[in-house]
Amino acid sequence: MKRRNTATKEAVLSVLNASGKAMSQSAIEKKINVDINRATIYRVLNNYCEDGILHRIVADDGRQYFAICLECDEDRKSLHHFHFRCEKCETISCLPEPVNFSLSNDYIVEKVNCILTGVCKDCSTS
Amino acid sequence: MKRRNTATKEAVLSVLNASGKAMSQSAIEKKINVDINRATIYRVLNNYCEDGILHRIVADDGRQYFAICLECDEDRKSLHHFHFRCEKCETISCLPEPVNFSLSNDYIVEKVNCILTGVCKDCSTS
DNA sequence: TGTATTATTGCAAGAGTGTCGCAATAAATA
DNA sequence: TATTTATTGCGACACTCTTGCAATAATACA
Repeated sequence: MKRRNTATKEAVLSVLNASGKAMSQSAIEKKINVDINRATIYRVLNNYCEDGILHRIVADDGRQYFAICLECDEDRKSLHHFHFRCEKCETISCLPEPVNFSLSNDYIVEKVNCILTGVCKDCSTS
Repeated sequence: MKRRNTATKEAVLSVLNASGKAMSQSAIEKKINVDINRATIYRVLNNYCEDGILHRIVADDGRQYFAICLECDEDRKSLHHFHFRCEKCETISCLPEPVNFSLSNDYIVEKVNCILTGVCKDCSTS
């Protein structure tokens, strides 16, 4: 399925770009200046994930967060990395720290989701 | 609020005991032989968490899993380890694999949540 | 430029998880 | 046995996320 450029998609991506962090659908909807349907935002986000442009993070509040992961675009080889959820500023950011593990071959690993929670450097130093 | 012993509570706890893993409400409901209301199971699980008998884990499917976490009560408390969520048997188990990361001192890490998802060795080998 | 193709969108509805209020039930205690 | 009140089932709700369908619009091509 070929993708088409639309104002909606650009708006979603620019909001995420501006924030530099992972955002939920509702957070994106609030930040966006245009009126976009909820379902559409989810579809756009899911498509971006499929295309490898966004990452999906499920936080310990059970909700999905989406982020442009610059660190990963450089390598392009889907290197798993840690995420940091700051309880003070309520954001999730990508860490350069890679996730390493070795597991018995009996396990089939399909997804990796590593989240550190606490206070981020911006909040702890101020 | 004083707790009372009921068949429902015992059934929930015995299912969790038998599995030795973290289970969701729906998984518990399926495994239980008696017919118990959904809301009741949630209330029982939440009470157990309050009383410090169960742990609550939010997995990367956004759902809550509950477990009697014996390892955590002992000396393994400080040691962070990976969890594995099996999409086939709907359980989460603790892996011996430790979680390693080094982060700038500016970050204050309070919680570590690392979940690998896929098919566990019990399900993949059978 | 005009037309055809089909990706995208909005809307409504649905599925799944988790919670809550209320009345009925039943465990613990006196 | 009678009383107290924790527990339960039921229904309804809130929330997140998805899906089917028809309308719209971005792209390709004549």
